[in-house]
Amino acid sequence: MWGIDGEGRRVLVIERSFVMYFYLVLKSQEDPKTVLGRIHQQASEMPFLGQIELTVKRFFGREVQAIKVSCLDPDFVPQCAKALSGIEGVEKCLEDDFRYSMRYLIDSGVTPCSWHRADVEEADRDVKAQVDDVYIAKTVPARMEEKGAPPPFRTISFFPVYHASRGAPKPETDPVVIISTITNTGETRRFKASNLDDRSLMESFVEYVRGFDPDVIVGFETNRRHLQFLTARARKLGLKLSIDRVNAEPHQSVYGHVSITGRAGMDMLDMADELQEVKVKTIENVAAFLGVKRLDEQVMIDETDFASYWDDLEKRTQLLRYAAEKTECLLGIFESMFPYASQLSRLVGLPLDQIGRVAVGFRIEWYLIREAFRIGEIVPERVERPYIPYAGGMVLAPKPGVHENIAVLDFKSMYPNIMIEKNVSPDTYIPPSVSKLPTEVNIAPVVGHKFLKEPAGFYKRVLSDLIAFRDQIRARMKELDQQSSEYRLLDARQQAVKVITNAAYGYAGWIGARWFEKPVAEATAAWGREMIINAIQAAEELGLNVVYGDTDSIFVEREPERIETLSSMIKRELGLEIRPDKVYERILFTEAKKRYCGLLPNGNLEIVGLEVVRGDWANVARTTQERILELILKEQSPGKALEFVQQFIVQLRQRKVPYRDLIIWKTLTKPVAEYEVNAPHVAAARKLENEGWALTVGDKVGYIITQGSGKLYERAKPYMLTSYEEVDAEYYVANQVVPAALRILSMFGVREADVTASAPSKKPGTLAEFF
DNA sequence: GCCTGGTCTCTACCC
DNA sequence: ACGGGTAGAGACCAGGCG
Repeated sequence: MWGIDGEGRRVLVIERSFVMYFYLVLKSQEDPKTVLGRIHQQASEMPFLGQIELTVKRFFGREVQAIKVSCLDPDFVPQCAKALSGIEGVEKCLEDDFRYSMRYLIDSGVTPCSWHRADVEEADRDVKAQVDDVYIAKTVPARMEEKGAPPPFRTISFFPVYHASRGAPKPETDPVVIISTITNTGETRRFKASNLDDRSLMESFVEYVRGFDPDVIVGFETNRRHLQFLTARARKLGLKLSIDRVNAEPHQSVYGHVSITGRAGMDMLDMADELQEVKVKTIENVAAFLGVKRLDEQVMIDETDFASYWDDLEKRTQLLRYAAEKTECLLGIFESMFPYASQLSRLVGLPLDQIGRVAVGFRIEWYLIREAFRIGEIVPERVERPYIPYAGGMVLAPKPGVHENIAVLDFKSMYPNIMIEKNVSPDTYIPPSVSKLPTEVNIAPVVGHKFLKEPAGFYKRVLSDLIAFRDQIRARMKELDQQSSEYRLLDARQQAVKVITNAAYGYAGWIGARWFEKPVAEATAAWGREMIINAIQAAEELGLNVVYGDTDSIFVEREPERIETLSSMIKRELGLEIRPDKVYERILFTEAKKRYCGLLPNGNLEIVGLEVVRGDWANVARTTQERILELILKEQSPGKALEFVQQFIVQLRQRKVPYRDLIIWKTLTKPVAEYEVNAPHVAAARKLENEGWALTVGDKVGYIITQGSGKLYERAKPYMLTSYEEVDAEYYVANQVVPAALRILSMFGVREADVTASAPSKKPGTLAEFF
């Protein structure tokens, strides 16, 4: 275990006593002692086996007889498990697929990003590691709950620039010409190649990192790209990228993250996955969103131009400055996201350098695995299942038009609370074949699934604990100064708890989940639909007009007294809390579900689902629609909105809008070769591949529609391979700006011809006039 | 061969 | 590689028509 002690010394603590194990669950009708005898017999011929003992555990809530088999060499667990699982009387083999390090963390209770106390002794001198002290643990490290603040880390962020004359840089042929770094102690460095010779750059970069001895190495796209590239490039030069604490190289590890032994490699691109609002994940966009730094468009350089900037000595300075800006942004992004990342790591129990990379489903699963261990439940195996869809939440058709003074009532944590209230869990599920008294079970509406009322199921226990934990954190926060570091830490902690709580329902319906039981998710959703239907009915009986609703919310006229009555009725009769979440002074619905725009009391617009918030529309369409919504909802003037669009279209046709506002971004959701139809972004991706760029799933393709004939996809070109002269302005008028504008303006009787005409015949007036 | 309407593919959103 | 519900654009294709 790599850590920092109370005096700020970097330490390596070695645990030598922990022994790996797995379980053999016995068939219920077998005599456990007989099976144990058979296992002993078989085991005597096998190496590496340690203790073999009979034990009582729980599996899906039922008591089971199990044999715990210890295995002295962790690498032989799969082999031992396979050999013993075929023995007569053994039902199945479980928990044989854990990594040694995770098994240790779970069993010991050692948690990443937390303080622990351990009794230690000095280790032998033969351990080569770049730390102040190496110890052997004499006791299992015990978590210290009371000590919260993290130790002062040394952090470095870096950004590399490669030189490729064509397409994606390749370590075999293309040098790294710049590595820019900055540390949290304020040191900046720019390692430069000598023209195209990067040997001394590589050497001095490695030397510098080792000298600074960071605890955290921050980068962007490091897991998927830069660490592999730099490692391979160093090798090509006959060097070693030994930036870790054991004089080895960064290496590929679990969940596709790259491990730097003894340090935490943090890829801020992985962390940025959490930021749904950032549509195109670049360092600049993430930094701007987090309020870290706003880079001027003028200083930004596309990667396609890196080589030419390097080759031109005058432009090289700009490139160097730009690389330095990137590392500054990165350090700021890290500082902004670290509290959340570390609290998530601590809550889930996965190491800090893995937490950003690991999929949401697995985060929850590791949390559940820790909880299962705590209560003596054996963890189910991963099984492949067919995908069978089921019905989810209910969405109401909105009442189109503009409404004034609308309150949004939300069910508080609807799905988690249903799962608690109805004890919905894989271990409380009663299949149709099993008969129970109606008083013993909760029966889900419509779908009819049954769940035992008692005892409390696994999900109920876990979710109740999480909700109680969050309430407790928030109670402590109330006593603190909002600027204090403790407050910020607790805020990040409650955020992590919330995320895990809210994702439990999705996890329960995921066929890849170890604790999957389709009726669990299906019943939860069915109860959810019942709740909202009842809420709507109750609201209407109270004379509250319901204008919209989605899954766990209803939008009603704001009448505080009746809302108060409604909320206490729902609390009493449904057992769930519904509360006024927010108020819109004015809100606009079209006929579409999941798309609306509301004006908040603070004067801000909240835009939901519309083109403005979608990443796959050109900025010209998004910003135009946003302005229209402002003019309509704030100034209540569809007339001004129409005038604005007309003028904007004139500008667009005269090519007076920035080129970047014409780029359409779309994500590749599969390998380019696997697409069945010729979508524009796929055609643009093919062009990039022809230019030597390697594209993978998840990459964003930015394209421009150019003039010419034929299908649209034949006119889509990557934006960096296109010039403004080629742009088909009419496409952007007809297929971007006009549809986005009319989505709103058609509600006020505006038609396409009104928008595109430069001299309009008639204008709509005010909202009041219109209605 | 051209036009039309319906269906399918694809993406990104909401909660 | 967490769930289902939904909107919307554009490709694709069969069928009608001249």
